[in-house]
Amino acid sequence: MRFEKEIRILISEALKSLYDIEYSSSDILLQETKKEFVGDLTLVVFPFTKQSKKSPELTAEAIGKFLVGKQSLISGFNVVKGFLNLEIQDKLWFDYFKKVSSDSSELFDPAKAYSDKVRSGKLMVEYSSPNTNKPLHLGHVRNNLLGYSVSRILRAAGNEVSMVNLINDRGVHICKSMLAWQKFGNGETPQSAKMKGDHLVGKYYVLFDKKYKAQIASLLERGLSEEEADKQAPLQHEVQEMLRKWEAGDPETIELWKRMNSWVYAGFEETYKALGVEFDKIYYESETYLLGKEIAAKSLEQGVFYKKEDGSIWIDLTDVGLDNKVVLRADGTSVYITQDMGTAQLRFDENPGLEKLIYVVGNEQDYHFKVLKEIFRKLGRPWADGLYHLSYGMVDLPSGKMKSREGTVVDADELIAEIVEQAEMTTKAMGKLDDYDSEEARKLYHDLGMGALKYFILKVDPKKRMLFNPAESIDLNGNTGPFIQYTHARIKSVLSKGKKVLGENPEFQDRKMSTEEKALIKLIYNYPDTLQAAAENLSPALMANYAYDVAKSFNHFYHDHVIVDENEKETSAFRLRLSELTSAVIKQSMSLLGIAVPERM
RNA sequence: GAUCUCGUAGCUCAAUUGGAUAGAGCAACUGCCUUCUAAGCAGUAGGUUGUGGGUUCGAUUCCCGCCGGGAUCACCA
Repeated sequence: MRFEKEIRILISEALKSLYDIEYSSSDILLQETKKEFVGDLTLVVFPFTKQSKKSPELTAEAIGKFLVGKQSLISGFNVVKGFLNLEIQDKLWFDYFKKVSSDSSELFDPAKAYSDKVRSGKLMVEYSSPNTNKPLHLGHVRNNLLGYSVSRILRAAGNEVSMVNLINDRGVHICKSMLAWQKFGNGETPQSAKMKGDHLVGKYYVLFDKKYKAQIASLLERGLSEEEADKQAPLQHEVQEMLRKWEAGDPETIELWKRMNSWVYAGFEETYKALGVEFDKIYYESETYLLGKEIAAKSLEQGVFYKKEDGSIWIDLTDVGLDNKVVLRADGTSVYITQDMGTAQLRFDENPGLEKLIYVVGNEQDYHFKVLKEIFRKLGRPWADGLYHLSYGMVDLPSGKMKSREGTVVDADELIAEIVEQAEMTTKAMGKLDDYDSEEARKLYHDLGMGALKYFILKVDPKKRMLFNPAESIDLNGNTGPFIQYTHARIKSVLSKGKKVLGENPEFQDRKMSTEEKALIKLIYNYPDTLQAAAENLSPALMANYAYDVAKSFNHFYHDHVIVDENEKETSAFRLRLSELTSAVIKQSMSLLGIAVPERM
């Protein structure tokens, strides 16, 4: 049941009959009436005044009269300047409420919630995509939370979505940590070092850089130029040699590689678990980096690519405002984009009917993905336009940019531990729990800490660069995850009191709604539209802000109304049902953000 | 140098994709717990939307210039 659709049809009838204007109902723009004015939906009439040849006020007046006279849908209207504010019959709001409260699938099942049939598209979301040479940091956290949430939102909106990860597990940077461990590690393992595997490997990556710099420094002292020093440093040679061995499949090197990578995966696994993200399939770059060469070779014949004298293969993208781009080196080896060409082809081959491949990758790679898409356009792949780069902004710190060299990177594991600890301290200070060390309490601390972190990150429009202030992220008041979680727990508490006083599912009749009650019903009614907007824009932020609005609106209602009153059973029954539905909407919205809401806190 | 992108209250973010008097939270100040969870609610204060033009009934939103931040432009990934 969507009121807007019917009203649009009525308005287009009004335009036709009053002014003989042909206006398709789907083009009519209806917006929610601002709360300073009376009404539910507002039509902006300026666009019609040219043809109506009347003032905006008179035009609005005439359309309003037409609508009220026409049907029982609109009960009244008022005109402010060129804005026609329409009031929908209270009974219809109430009927809607009764319908969704008796069966919440009317709200959450996309097939039922939308009047138009939703199509079930087959989509793939690639996110996370870490390197195996260092642990995850704050930038990865935004990536993971976004990728997971976007996937959940797309699923909830009726799409078939597979979440995939592409792990960058090979290359010279991986060899650096391997070499450092081999030379200086003395057989250290995560067990012996009592360290998460990804952190241990990261330690050797940093160590490599340190030793390497030391070599350069001493070479410079001996009077070499920077360029020469760079070339002559022994570690540089050794690491190149290791990469050659790896590519040649040298058993010892491969074994070391496998061993250290397995440490990293165990570490990542833990972090992923804490973040609550998951994947349907994991791709490894070591298995995909050779893909794409074939595409380059074949398309040479097609004439899309061209070969330079030195044997390297290029594509000319200057006609679409991009540059010439290498897709295969002169020695026949792949560059970064060759591999992405291969994996994209592979994924569309493996998944017939795949409509969209969404890459959750930071906006520093905008150019790369423009090129990738353009290459496939030129190759004439029908799915080329289905490649979509969900380009999110960088995360800044109050101290500025995160720079690994300056050690200002915020480590994901440390961040999680700190924020959960903070939640524990605050919860204990509140003194509302019975047992602070139970498993349930531990889970609560985790859910609250992660709720704060996730909400803080996801409430910001993905496209925008954001500032991560650690002090504010653990804030629990105001526009925060814990505020919404608190509201949910509060509702649950009221519901259990209601059950004691009124029993299960008490009956209620049609009644006059207060403005706060109606405001809540209208917000609930907005859930499907919000979800759809979040899915279309790939924006969890819309869902986050919606959840906040609902929680805020409920608290307002809660403050002004007694929900459970033994002497007012009818009223209580209605308000309990409204509260219950509100909690369901909050829970569902938050779960799309990957945030759990507690029953008590 | 070229291309892209961002600039909204002291701070962090919104603004239904061109609509009404630009909204929230934090920080500051003031009230409200004998009641269903005060991690709450209500109020005060805070704005020339970087800047100058243009487009139109109407611009934070679209176009152009300028100022300021950021990113990219590798036979790195």
